[in-house]
Amino acid sequence: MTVKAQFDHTNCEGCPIRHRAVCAHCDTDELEELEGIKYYRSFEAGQTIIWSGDQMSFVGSVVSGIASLTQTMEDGRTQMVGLLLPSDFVGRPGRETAPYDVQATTDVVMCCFRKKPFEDLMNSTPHIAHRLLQMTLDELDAAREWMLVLGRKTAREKIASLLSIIARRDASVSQKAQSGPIVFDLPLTREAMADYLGLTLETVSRQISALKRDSVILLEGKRHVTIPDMARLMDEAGDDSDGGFLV
Amino acid sequence: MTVKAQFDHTNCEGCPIRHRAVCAHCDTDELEELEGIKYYRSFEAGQTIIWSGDQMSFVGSVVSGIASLTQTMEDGRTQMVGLLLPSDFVGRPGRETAPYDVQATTDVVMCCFRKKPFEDLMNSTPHIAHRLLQMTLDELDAAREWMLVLGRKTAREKIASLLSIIARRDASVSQKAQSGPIVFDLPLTREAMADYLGLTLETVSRQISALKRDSVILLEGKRHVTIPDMARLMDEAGDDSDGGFLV
DNA sequence: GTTTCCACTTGATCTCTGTCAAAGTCGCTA
DNA sequence: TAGCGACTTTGACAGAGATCAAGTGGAAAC
Repeated sequence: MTVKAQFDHTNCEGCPIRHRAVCAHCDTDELEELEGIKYYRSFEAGQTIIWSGDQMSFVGSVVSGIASLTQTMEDGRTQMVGLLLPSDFVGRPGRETAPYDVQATTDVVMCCFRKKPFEDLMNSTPHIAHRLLQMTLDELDAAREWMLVLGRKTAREKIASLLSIIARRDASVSQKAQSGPIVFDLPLTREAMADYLGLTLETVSRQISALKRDSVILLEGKRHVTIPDMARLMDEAGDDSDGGFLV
Repeated sequence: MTVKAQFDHTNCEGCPIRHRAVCAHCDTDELEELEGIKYYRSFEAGQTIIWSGDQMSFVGSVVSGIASLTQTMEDGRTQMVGLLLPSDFVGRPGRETAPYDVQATTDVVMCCFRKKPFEDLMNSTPHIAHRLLQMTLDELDAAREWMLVLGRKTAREKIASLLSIIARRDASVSQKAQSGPIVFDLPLTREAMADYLGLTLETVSRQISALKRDSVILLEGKRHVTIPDMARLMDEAGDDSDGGFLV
């Protein structure tokens, strides 16, 4: 099996289940079918992976790095509408054109599938369709959770919400216990955070400074964050439940 | 066929394709299987159809009226995260509990399916799963479109965006031509509009008055709206594309 | 007919966040 | 080591929208 040789299983350490379901080298059942329709692509930070309105020629998963979905108005106001972390899926089976820009926020490696063969595979393999439905429902929940953040939360609550999402996501990927301080590096610039939160970068900076002053977070440099008390942060975020929303 | 007799096709005039795909009396292929798992329920305006966190015992479509998906914070701030118009689907196959409240905004009639049998049907009928995936992708697009509204638009643009969505939705349901003035009744109170837009009801009222003063809309009474020039309204909404987003 | 109630409007004021501007930090290159 | 440039912080001020508070209008109830 050339595919197996080319994309060895070791490429995919820690590959989570969301990825596994649609990724050739993690789902050995599908290796035969996927031969030749799968390939890797790399993108540099800042590069646009897909332009809004473009024909989409592939679907795929983020293997490493962070990509974002953004919408831009004529006058330049932009809103990030989704954050794609490793294992997240990109693409709309059944759709011709992309509804928003996909941008590489950091350097990104994607595991791509040519769209048409992937769709054929999906049509003939019910469990892929089901998996995709579950993933889409997860994304829909995350989008709606985020609507509450955008529509009703204060700047401070917005920042706390974003930090707790990143922290939780980070913690779950690295399988750490949830107790004790959480440490991570912010993968986003202040501007990217602002675009995600519907704020300006100045407000983001001010609120991060305020959270630091109030010891809700500790900062080393500009990006290295320690959260001494996750419950405190969640409280600042105004989350009623401890509920796991997923981005 | 008792189902056919009970829920005659005439119940479903104008039943759009999104409903048809999952509704017994519109999709004759499935009549046999759906016998006994389908039923109608009525809700009064203001009633909560499903509480966030509840076990979901059914899925279904809105037949008439308007329902909304809302999230509420501990202190009472609420954000509407989805508007369900006739033909829209409610429910998450594969999920146990509801992620947000579903409320009847007006009197609502729903066409419900018991959840477990519906899931079985979905698992054995690929085209239902595919249809559901398409519908979920549509909702996801709409949610993300709305994130731009919530995060980056001014109060005036928000109102214009909401009016143009309702107008377009109304126009497409009633199959009217898109040219010429569009007339409809607002199905939402000012407060519901505020909850959808992330504003206060006072701001909603002020902006509606302003749009009226500027002749972007005409108002008869408090709810009856005429839009003399749809392009003008879309311009006020700040929409770059004339793109059809779907709620 | 008039009372009551509810949805809505309008006004005055306040405050949070945006805007504009300047200065600080850090890493990289020459 | 200095200097450049990208990113970030901080300050002063302004403005959009929130808050608080009356007041209006129309339909249902008495």
